[in-house]
Amino acid sequence: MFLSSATNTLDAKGRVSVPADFRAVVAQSAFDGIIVWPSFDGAYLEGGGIALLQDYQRSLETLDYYDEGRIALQRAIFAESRRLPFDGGGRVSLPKDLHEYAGLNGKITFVGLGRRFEIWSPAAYAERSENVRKLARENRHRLKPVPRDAQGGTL
Amino acid sequence: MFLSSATNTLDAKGRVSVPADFRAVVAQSAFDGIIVWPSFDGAYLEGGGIALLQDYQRSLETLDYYDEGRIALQRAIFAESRRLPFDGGGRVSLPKDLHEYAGLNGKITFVGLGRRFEIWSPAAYAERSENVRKLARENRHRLKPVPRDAQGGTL
DNA sequence: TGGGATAGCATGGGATTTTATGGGATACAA
DNA sequence: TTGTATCCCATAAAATCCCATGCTATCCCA
Repeated sequence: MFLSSATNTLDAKGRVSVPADFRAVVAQSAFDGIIVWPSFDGAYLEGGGIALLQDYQRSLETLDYYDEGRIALQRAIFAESRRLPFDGGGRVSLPKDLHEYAGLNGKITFVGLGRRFEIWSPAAYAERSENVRKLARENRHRLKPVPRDAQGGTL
Repeated sequence: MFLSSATNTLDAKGRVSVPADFRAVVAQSAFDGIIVWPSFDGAYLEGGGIALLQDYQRSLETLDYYDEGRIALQRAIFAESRRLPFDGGGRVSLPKDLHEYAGLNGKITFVGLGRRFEIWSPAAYAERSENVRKLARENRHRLKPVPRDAQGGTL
């Protein structure tokens, strides 16, 4: 489970350390690294382990082959995603077009959100999450107990 | 189940013993430690075992992906939480920003609340709990019998 | 029931390991 | 060759491990 946030530095070679906790999440999975793609919801990146993409795949396979949504999501996620392997020090090289998409320079923030994570420029994330606690307080009643055997959605 | 309260000392390295009773609650779960995050309801911390976060995740997955409340709660809980593993003596290191958020120094109070717990500065907790009994008395009718086979709540 | 033995707990501090990060060397591609 | 990507090693700071200690609670047996 991806938890907590951390801000690391993007070096001159375009490398950045993935937080050790995040690395632990994807350890012993089929691919020793992370998968990252540009969010279709804003100027930031989304990512996860290979298992997340496999879950997405399973979810999309419940839709018709030519379902418009299926195709759109496949294009936005599968086609745009990059496989970023860890180097010996637990870093990944973030391709230049992804830097640019998310407006990253110097520092980048990893944000753990459970089954996936996001990558933000620290300033943009600070702005976006300015009122989180207030909003969370207002929405706390939405966090309802769920029966143990109910299946949660994948996406 | 997290029960009772205990006050332990925060040492120079930022470590604090988690009450043995609390450790027993999370023993034999996937992660040997606790998860802690700043409460969105006041200057204290909330925490629980990994199972609690998994319950929260299941609950959030019943909401729409772009639901404002879902996003706020995800950011306020998942992105803000820290995974704190036990050391050999059953202690955790509490990150500095969490100390500061909860105004902790020297002594800290663990408060068991069933499925989760809270972490308070002893003084703040004493103040907060001044009229717990009164509030509880006013809410006594909320404590209703539940059939044995009904699924337990998340909170 | 008393009281000594034992085990578990909270705590301190030194030693060791991990982490994040920089930079050179090496392989690969255009 | 020249640029690009990957691998490897070095390092300082931080986190973690490990052992020791006093205290408390529990156990056990006379």
